Amino acid sequence: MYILQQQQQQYQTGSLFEHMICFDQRKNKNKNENILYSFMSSSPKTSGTYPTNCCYQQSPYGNNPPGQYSLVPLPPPSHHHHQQQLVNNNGQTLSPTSLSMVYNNGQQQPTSSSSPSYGTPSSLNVLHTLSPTRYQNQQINDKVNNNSTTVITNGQVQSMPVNNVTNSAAALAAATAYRRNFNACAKPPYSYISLITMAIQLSSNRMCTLSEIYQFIMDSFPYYRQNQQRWQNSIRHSLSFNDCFVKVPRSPDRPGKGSYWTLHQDATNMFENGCYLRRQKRFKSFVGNKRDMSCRMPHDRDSNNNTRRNGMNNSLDKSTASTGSGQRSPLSSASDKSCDEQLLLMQQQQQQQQQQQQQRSMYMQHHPQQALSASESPDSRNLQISSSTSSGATAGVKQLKQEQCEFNQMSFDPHTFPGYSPFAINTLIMHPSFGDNPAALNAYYASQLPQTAFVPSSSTDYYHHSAMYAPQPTAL
DNA sequence: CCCTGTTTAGGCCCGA
DNA sequence: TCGGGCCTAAACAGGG
Repeated sequence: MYILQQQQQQYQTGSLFEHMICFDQRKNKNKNENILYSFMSSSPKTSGTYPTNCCYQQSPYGNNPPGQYSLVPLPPPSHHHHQQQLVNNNGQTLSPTSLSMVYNNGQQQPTSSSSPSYGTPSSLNVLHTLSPTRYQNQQINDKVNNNSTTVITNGQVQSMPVNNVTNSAAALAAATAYRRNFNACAKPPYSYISLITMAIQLSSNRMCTLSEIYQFIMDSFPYYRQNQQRWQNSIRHSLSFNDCFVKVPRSPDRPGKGSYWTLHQDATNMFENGCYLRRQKRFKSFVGNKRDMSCRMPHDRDSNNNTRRNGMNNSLDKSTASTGSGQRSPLSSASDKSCDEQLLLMQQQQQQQQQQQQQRSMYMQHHPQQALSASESPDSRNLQISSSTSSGATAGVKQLKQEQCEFNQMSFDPHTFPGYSPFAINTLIMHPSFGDNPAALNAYYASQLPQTAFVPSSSTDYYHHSAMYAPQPTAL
């Protein structure tokens, strides 16, 4: 188990990066090895003191304030796969069983006062010289082999022996580079379907345009600021191909290019307990007990694929083959999805909006004292919102975010809102009653945020938000 | 022309 | 081995 030290840190105005740790025990299960993913999400906040047990990250844009904590995963000792060392800024071991938290040696990274952009952040320049996949694989290999750690120096992949890592400054710099590069470059363990679902579920109206989906993904995952042509093609393919995504035409009062995409009404709970790591099962659209052929090709693509693999050929294959590669099949298309279905979806969305509006009004009626209080920190506001919802209110995440925006006197735009990242949801889950009890947090997530939250999947604990874990005195 | 959307095709990985 | 899920590439069409 990873244990994070509680810190209280003064942050100046600027970008604060939440940190989230994610274990993917799926792909490396056979090796009995955790793969650590570490993500950051931009969450600009006003200045203030934030009591937190999070470990804040170096900004991927290089604009974080000096003196920031960094998170450095060090290779674990060979006798224990899941442990990492906590070291201070001199590379001294502080704990045998925790993530390494090191001060950034007081050195300020190359800074940029400008707001984040998606070009080529200076701190990531070095990464663009090699394949992210290759680098990630190398790091995974390092973890499996337990004998070295990979860093990138001057664009070159280098392995550092474990026994040198504890050797003060050089090791620290290397490990810091490792940490930073790993975070920035690691491919998130989510499928494209997961990413699209996140984007839709966290959007204002539960529907997104294609470009909004792109933007969400790039906002949330630095990895996807590279090779955009590749993954964006895959995103389009996923949208078109999967039944769970439904295209909604633009209304006349919202002209523009491209349709909106939303989730199929029966596909809002594809992921176990809201865990986006894997789907419970591939969603297929049915009407009653029968496959809804108006929504999808009469032949399932993957089964078609498998029949191809198996050397079989059926009439459906022939019918589609006759259209030629890339030709639109005359048998069906996504645009054939019934108008009734689309209308139903739009009606549901309108109802959702109305409900949210009602909830918002009720909230403000019952919490007039929270209308404005300049002395409160944004985080204390989060606490109050969490408290109100955990005590039985059924406010949605979007509503909470919107209220948070209103409280901070920020205009609420789901696509520019700093909490648009799914990880920012965790800022809402700070209620002290959860303490360090992930089960309680799970229960809260399950009851309140079934479709939008990241939920640790039972005992396997796929997700660990640092805020979930209080310091463990016995380990420090 | 670029973006959006559809479809085909092939490959990899994993679990049954 | 097989089926299923997913990723990637690419051809192609249509619209702004």
